[in-house]
Amino acid sequence: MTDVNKPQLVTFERLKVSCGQCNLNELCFPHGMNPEDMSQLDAVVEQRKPLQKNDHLYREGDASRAIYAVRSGSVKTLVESPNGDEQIVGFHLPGELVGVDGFMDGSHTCTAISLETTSVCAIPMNKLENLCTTLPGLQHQMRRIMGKEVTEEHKMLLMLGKMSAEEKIATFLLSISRRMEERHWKATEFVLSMPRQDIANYLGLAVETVSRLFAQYQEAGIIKVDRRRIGILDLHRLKVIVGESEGAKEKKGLKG
Amino acid sequence: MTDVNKPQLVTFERLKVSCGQCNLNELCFPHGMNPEDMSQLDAVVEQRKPLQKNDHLYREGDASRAIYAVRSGSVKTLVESPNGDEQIVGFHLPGELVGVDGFMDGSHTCTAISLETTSVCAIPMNKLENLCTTLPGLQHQMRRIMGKEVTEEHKMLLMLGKMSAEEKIATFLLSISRRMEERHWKATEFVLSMPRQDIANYLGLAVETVSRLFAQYQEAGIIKVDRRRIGILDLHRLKVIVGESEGAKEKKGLKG
DNA sequence: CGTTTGATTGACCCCACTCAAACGTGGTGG
DNA sequence: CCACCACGTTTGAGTGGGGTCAATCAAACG
Repeated sequence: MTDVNKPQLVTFERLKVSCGQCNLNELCFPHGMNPEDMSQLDAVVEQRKPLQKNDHLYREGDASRAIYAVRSGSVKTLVESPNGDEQIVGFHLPGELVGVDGFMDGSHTCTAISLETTSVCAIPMNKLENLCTTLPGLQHQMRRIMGKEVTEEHKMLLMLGKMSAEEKIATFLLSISRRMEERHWKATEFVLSMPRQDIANYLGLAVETVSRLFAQYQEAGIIKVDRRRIGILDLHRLKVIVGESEGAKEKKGLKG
Repeated sequence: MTDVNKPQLVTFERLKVSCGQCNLNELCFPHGMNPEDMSQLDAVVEQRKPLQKNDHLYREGDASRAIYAVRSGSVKTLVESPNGDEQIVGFHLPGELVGVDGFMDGSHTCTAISLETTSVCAIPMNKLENLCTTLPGLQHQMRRIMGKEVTEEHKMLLMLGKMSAEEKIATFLLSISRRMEERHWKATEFVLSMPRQDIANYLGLAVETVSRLFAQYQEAGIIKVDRRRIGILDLHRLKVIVGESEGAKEKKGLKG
């Protein structure tokens, strides 16, 4: 997830890669669109100069000028509370979209920050709107994407509202693992691009709790942890913990 | 919120009310649309026979045939976890939309249940899609609505992830109060349509905690509680608790 | 190398959950 | 009309999961 970024040393005048050739297109925006429509989409997609670690893609309150597809690297999105602290609402891997917040009134309602060197494609809002009126396929695609966003946030509400710390960590690891697999990367061995602090924030836990649970899971032989490098040794046990795997309906801790 | 429902004793053959005449239209779907577009929307909106308390509007997994606007009454939406328990993800008042989950793959990803006798307008998905291709205004409206959905869920993530029980309850009361005001109902005196159990579930708390905090806030003279009837006596104090009101940036409990 | 930042580990404690019991309130039927 | 039951709500007592505080450790960096 992190060392996948080849250093971007080329000049950015014409590094344009068409969506049709992009190896992420099966995950990304144009997924399922026909070739003619896709070429029209190509025409409006803008390549951006890469973001450095901790750069802001946009801030809460910024005018919503485009939606973005992560090409390489990763991005976190977060919202701020009136009294100052912040909640990370998502981590975004290559092929995933950022910026659908801001559809409401034209300004972003959350902040997007790169976790590492990251490059994105930008689809300008005005051009996207025009294109949607002429391409019903794209319009449908938009709905699909936003529906997915809503559905995923529902899952996250469930996690924050109802899960124990153990379940949260297991859910998080499974989520990353699945998304690694979608990208045809190793599902059981990956490098987290975010610090423990961000994982904790995202899951509604204290850093220390994340650290302790990683240690416990390692102790139990479920995962192997080396700093940010994670190896999943027993996917099944993780699934049992979150309740996905039948065979142990009763709630069980680590010493199962 | 509950006793606003006049008993629906008419027959439902032709109780059709056009969106233009609906007193909720400033809150609902057609908000901001021009009259011609609205009449076209009118043509596809279906009135439904009212739901009784605890009726399902739709269930997780159901084909997504329409999106719904609450006309009177109220609806809760919830998602289920693999291990059985459920998380309420939203309460929906008159003028609010339900059913945008299910845009992803055509089937609903959460369940919608009426909290009381409730009537809804249904906009069939297929007709909505057609209409969107011909009315750019409607299309824009759709985006606005989904953007709002995303933004509101972000706020809820913040609540579940970062707030104390006190803050959650205060946030909940303020949210209801604001929405009452939007509807030109009394913002400081209302009847909750949901049981304590549902409030607790929604906020990620135990019923007992909700009960105790209501009692504490009453004790402190912030609210008046009579079963489900709530009176807000000190809106300002509530805002201070959630950190909205400047003047007391330092965190403070009830005995401020 | 010293410094800084992130991660880990231990000790302690508190907020909110659990368990349990009592209390209306509304509905039902005798 | 009252007795009864069922359900939602309240209240109290006790506990534990996860937070806080603080110290240590490891890697990265200038």
